[in-house]
Amino acid sequence: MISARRTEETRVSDSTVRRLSGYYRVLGELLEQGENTVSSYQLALRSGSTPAQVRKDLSFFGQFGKRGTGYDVVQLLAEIRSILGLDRRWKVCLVGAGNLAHALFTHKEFEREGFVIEAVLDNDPAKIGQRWSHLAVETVEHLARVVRERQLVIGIIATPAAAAQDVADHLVSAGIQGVLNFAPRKLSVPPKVSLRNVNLAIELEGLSFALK
Amino acid sequence: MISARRTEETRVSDSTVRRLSGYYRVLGELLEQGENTVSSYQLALRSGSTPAQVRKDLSFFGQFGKRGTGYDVVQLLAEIRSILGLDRRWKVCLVGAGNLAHALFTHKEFEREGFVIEAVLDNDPAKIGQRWSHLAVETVEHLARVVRERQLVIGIIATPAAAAQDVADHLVSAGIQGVLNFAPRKLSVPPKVSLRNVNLAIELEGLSFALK
DNA sequence: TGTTGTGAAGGCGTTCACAGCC
DNA sequence: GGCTGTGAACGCCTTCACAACA
Repeated sequence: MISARRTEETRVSDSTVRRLSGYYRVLGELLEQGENTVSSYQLALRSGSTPAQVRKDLSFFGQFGKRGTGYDVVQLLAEIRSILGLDRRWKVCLVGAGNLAHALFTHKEFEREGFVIEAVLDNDPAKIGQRWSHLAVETVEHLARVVRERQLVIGIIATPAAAAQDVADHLVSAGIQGVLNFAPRKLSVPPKVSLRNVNLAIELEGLSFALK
Repeated sequence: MISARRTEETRVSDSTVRRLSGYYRVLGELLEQGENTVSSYQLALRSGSTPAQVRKDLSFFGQFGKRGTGYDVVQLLAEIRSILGLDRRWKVCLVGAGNLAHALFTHKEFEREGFVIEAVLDNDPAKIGQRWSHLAVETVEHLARVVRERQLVIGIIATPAAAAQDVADHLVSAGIQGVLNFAPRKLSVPPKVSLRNVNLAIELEGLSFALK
């Protein structure tokens, strides 16, 4: 396998990374279907992109295809897995133990991709101590210690909006490297910490706007 | 209140609509805090945008500010509510009755903004008949009829990936106008149907990429 | 022939900068 | 003086188009 490494200092856009996730998913399906090779055209068709876009996206990371043939499914899958960092384990801290957190916790896909939730915390006494599978819900007062001691690198914030920035501050000071925020509030984190936001209301509002 | 209506045929970008949602949230907070006016600078600071961007975004829909003063909080809130279509009720159909669907169902924010879930459907006999608040989970076999009879306009797909396209097809043929898809699969819908995707795995993969 | 890889062109969203107005 | 509204400049992402090559 050719090492998937950027040779240039070109900044890869967020859109490109998101599309890589899409290609990754399609390649998994193609593998299950027993396909050996795939063209940029097919990959585009099944992932909702365009052939040129597929080739351009991949070109940021190397030359993975064969002219006249296309891409080897197994090889490209491995390349993208490596590019996206899915070939390792990511220790995750889940803050908030509400319905959304529980849905995320029970979601099998994450664990399959290497995202392993190793702590669940909340500030509700009624929830603290609850067993969630092999974990017990802990008090959010222990957040910083838990993150440090278990060396958790990604924090998922699934708390009410009012608590989100405070939680983020504690995560950051404890050394968290990435934050996935579900609270509908703009968070401030230092530039070295990666931040992604998922705001369900924004998506519904986007639909509402389009339907008007 | 000046009517919020686009005078030009300029296509408003998706980014602009998403930012409007952010401004909307900040304005709500400002209102609670008793602020009467707000400048593009403050709005940008609190929503994670830039002053020029705020003004440009708003300019697509009208002229809502006063030079030298800024924007009236109450008025701008009403304008954006109208622009985003949050001044009406949207009847929503929730397909899939798993943990994620339940989290969405119990989320109070949606109802507050006018998104009212009026049907929950699943194909699991063990779930059909379950009471979810004032609703009962119905069989997905009745999907088309339910959408038509209750005149539901937005469908939320919270099913496994394998079922998603089939559900989307039924929703579309029953006359649904917008789809919010949580299944990790690219959906095909006719151009007249609005489609938004929320893919939690993509967000985690984006973090993973950034942390590598 | 078929398909990739990629420089160049194109298009679109963001930022600038300033005229206009309160 | 302060802040908005907006045409113009800018920069980035996407698309094109074709040379390279299996």
